[in-house]
Amino acid sequence: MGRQPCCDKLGVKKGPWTAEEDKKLINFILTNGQCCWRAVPKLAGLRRCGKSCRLRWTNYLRPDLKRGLLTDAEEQLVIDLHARLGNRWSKIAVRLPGRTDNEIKNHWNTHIKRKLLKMGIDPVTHEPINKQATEDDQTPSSHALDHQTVDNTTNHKSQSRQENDGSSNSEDNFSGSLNENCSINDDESRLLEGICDNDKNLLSCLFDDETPLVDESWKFPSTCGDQDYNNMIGLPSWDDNHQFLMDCQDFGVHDFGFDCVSNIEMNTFEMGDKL
DNA sequence: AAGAATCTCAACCGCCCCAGA
DNA sequence: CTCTGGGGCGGTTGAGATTCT
Repeated sequence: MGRQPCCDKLGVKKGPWTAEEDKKLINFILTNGQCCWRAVPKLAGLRRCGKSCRLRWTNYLRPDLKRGLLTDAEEQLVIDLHARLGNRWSKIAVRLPGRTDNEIKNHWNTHIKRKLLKMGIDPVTHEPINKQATEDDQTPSSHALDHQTVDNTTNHKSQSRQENDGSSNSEDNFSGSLNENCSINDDESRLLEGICDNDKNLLSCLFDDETPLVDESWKFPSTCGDQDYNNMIGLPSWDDNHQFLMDCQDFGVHDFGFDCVSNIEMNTFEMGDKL
């Protein structure tokens, strides 16, 4: 039952990407932009699944990615967003320029979760663990009731999975939960204070699905000054990104002879003007 | 120094959504 | 309206790195 695999499994390589494969993928994307991912492996000469290519690109090779651990500010934002959105990592990632959903998810699972537990906060409900236990005894379904009343407009699958991930707190109880979160305890409160202060802006920003995604900034065939836009939102300009690729700080330019980039750069970085 | 335990994070898997035929 | 395929998402895994004993 179910659908066919996303690609022909035969002859499809799995596992860590090699520098050579990275190079091929980068070359292809820089030259052609993002097109049908399913076709990318063939066109790029990769023995990989299209999905794998997309993942590799979005999570690792994208030039606008920030590297390194999340800053304290970013971490706080993640906590706050998670309190509102639950495990909707992609939505959360949209609000953190240069960070991927995968990265945030990993950071959550490895760092933040533990931190919150240490602070006595349930990482799922963002409630103090003691308080939660008491409430559960008294009114087991009080949370569910709170959230049933509000937003039924979003049909995101994570909502249907709420019983699984326990993220009953989503945008539903936005304004309400915020203050509650702010009063979780002194530390948490202080940390979230800044965010709380900007609640209204954040609210409108967070759940306005029409809000342009930050990711838009790195789409290659940019028709406008992406440099200006990136500057505006605090991302490196495309020139910087280009430099990033040239530097290849993370995927060993020298390993795979990135001279080729100089060939494609003229094509690629003029694409913005043409397209 | 070496083996065990733990941590980190890139990558995969399977499911769902949605656009287009 | 139904079906199909592509893209995207969240959960999970496992190899390598790091820390501990």
